[in-house]
Amino acid sequence: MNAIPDQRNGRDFIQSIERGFAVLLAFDADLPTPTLAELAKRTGLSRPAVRRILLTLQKLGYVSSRGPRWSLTPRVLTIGQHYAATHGIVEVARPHLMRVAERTGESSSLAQLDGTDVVYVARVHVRRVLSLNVDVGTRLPVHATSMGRVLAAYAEATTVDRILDAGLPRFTEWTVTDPIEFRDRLHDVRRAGYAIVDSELEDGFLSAAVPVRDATGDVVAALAYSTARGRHSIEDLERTVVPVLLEVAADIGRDLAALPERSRRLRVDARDGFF
Amino acid sequence: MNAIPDQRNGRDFIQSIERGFAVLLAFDADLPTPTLAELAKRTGLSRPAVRRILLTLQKLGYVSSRGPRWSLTPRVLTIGQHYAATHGIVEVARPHLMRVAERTGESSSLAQLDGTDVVYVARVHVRRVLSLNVDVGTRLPVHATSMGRVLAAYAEATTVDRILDAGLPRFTEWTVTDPIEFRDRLHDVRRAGYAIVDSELEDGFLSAAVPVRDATGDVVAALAYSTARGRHSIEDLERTVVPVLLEVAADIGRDLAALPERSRRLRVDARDGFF
DNA sequence: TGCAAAGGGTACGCACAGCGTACACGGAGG
DNA sequence: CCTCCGTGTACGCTGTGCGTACCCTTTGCA
Repeated sequence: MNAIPDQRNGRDFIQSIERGFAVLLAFDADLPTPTLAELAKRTGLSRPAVRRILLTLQKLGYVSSRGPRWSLTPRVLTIGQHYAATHGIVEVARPHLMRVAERTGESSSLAQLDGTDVVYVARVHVRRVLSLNVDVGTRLPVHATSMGRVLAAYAEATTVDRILDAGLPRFTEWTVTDPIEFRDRLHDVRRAGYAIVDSELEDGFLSAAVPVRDATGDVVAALAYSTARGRHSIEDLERTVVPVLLEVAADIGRDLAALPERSRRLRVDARDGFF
Repeated sequence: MNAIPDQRNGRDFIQSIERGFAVLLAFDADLPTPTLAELAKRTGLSRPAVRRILLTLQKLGYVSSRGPRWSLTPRVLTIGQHYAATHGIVEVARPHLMRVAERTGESSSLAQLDGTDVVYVARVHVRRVLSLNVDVGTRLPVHATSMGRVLAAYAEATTVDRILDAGLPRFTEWTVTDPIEFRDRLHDVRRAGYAIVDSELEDGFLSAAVPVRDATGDVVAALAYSTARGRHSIEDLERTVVPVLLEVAADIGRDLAALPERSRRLRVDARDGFF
């Protein structure tokens, strides 16, 4: 039995890597094109340290400087590509998401759990949903979204505990913020096999989600459909949308099972022997 | 036989950051869920070094382990969000891209130059374009794409030189691989104000692109429309699509100029980072 | 049954990578 | 004139991060 890799030895943690990401992620809507000094203040690092890190990131192609101001390059977008490339479900799901969008005329998305957040891993957007600017990589709270409810409903108990520990902030007057009620909702999801959440994240934002299962039956993602309350009612969703989602989720699961099992066998490197 | 001579001898370069990214990016289609030893071999680092890096990345939330195999977490997708958050054009362009998609029924995209590649920074996909799996973050070669031609046409001379130095690989029998001819094409683009590229990257892949200019007139991105040759002819594009693109590109430029430093307050504040 | 191969962890001591302090410079604004 | 903002860099020291070496477990095959 593998022990949990814990033991904050400090010896198995590379400070420079943490600092590198700290600087990279310090570029923010609040600080789109910061100066070196601003980054130092923001990250709490010394100016020479930030400078070394910036020059490193620049050499690696992730940031560039124009005058005294620094900015991210499009290369940071490339990092995410490695996720899609290593998680077959993203590519498998895309055509199915388009099918949902075509059949329903609204946006559909695929999301997974990361820590205590929901992260969109694939999305087909038909039109902008209210003020929410949702795209691949967007993090949303678990408790106020249909995808989050689905993912939490089938997650391990410790995961749900962690989510509750993180707190259930209120976004609208309908947000479920009570842990007991939240667990009740998860129970509802498990019984019904889908989740519908209405205006708990933003007023008028209405969405439905169902689990996507892999070959072993494990829930590996949530498939969702989102719209505005003015365009559809909850009853609409239950009657017409949820069946489509369930069908498509099953299709995705089937395609997922049919994946070539990562067939590409690794070539043995002749690096040690003669050739 | 130590293969890689360390060319980064500058005192202002942090080796650990480079190594961190090396390990993170070693996860790809050929190695979706590698073992520690596989990563060590792939990156050329020692096993203890890779282990330290993996444990660090795990603590930061970018990788996770199941048994002896490691994989990326959805959190790597979050990194790209910082690009959109710091580059107003991405958010500004999205509704316009949707307009193009709605008016034309095909996919439209926004891309920028990164080194010698074109990187998609925003995209609205209506349907899958041939075998190309294009999404935000995808890198494509400059010389064989309409967006690349547009961006190169208005780029600095040194940038074009760098692109030519990198070589013009052939993808189809129609790919422009001759530097002289490539420069001619750039000249054509500057004269016409748009680029149309037919089947130079993949047979049957047809696209048109126009420049997007900011308030000062600088070309900051390329706006493109892509389709299959079976569905549209080049004449179709010139007659009906290019005018739409030019109009929309102007709209984007106008919105961009009207972007008052920072006015967008429409982000759900999803907390990330644990400490 | 045993051995090799492939997976993994950990101890340990040394080198130098990376650290921050301190100082210098240039420009803008008072 | 000074101050505040921005930058770069010299430099000595700390201790981070390095790799070697060794050990364990599991698996597969002879």
